[in-house]
Amino acid sequence: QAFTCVMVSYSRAGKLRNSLQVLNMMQKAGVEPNLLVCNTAVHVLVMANRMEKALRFVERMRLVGITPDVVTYNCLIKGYCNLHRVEDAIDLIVEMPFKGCSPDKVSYYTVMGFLCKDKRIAEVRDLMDKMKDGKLVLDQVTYNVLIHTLSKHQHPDEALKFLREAEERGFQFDKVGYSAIVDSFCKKGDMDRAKEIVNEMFQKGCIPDVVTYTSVVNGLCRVGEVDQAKKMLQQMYKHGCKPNTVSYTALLHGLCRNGNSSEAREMMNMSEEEW
RNA sequence: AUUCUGAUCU
Repeated sequence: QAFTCVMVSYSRAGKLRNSLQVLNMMQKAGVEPNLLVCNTAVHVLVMANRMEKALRFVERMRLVGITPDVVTYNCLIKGYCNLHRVEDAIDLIVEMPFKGCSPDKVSYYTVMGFLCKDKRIAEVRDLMDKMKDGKLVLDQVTYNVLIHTLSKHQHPDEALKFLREAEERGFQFDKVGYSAIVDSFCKKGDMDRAKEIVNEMFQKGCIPDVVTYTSVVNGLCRVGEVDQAKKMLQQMYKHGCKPNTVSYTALLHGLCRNGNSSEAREMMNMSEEEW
């Protein structure tokens, strides 16, 4: 649908009013709005944090005979989360079946992701139980959401707990999942734990790559161990992993931050081979 | 672009 494309484009550009004008245009052109267009409108309102308008819009949908579906509700759930109204989001999930629409995995992922930002693990657990009650299976994506959101918000210990739990249940994680946790420990300055995870990766045949190493280089720089960071870059080589621009930038930044900008300058003038 | 998918600087 061309109309929804235009609406989303305006929305992305921050032009809510123009986006909604598309609805008026459609009306004038005699085009009946369908579920897709309505959901897009809800999405656009939610993205602009106009939650009350979004809720009223959904009521109007019902009045004109367009029944909201799970996508409609998931938009509202996201809207509540964006406004830190997680309780309202959970209430909506609970009420959905009574409105004739069962929540799906996305409904749960959305709320669990927001809970993870604030390390509200007990509530995440509650939702996991609710998911199971709703006959939804906890899958790899569930755990990925938890692990990545927790890692990104500096809660590596909790992320690691979920990873262990998932592994016990037979799920497998690749270097991306592990690297997210490594990076999280690095950002917190807990380099010992970060290195432990890297070692574990080797044991599990999950070989760290340039992204993993660069996280460690950056972490070492942040705690002032620039010499160690330099050694880490050389170890990358030994493990057959070539540092890239991002790796070098991390080290250069570390050198500068630790008052060694002259060495950084020298490094930049050297070729990769002589370094 | 209704949900997950890792690094530096910006």
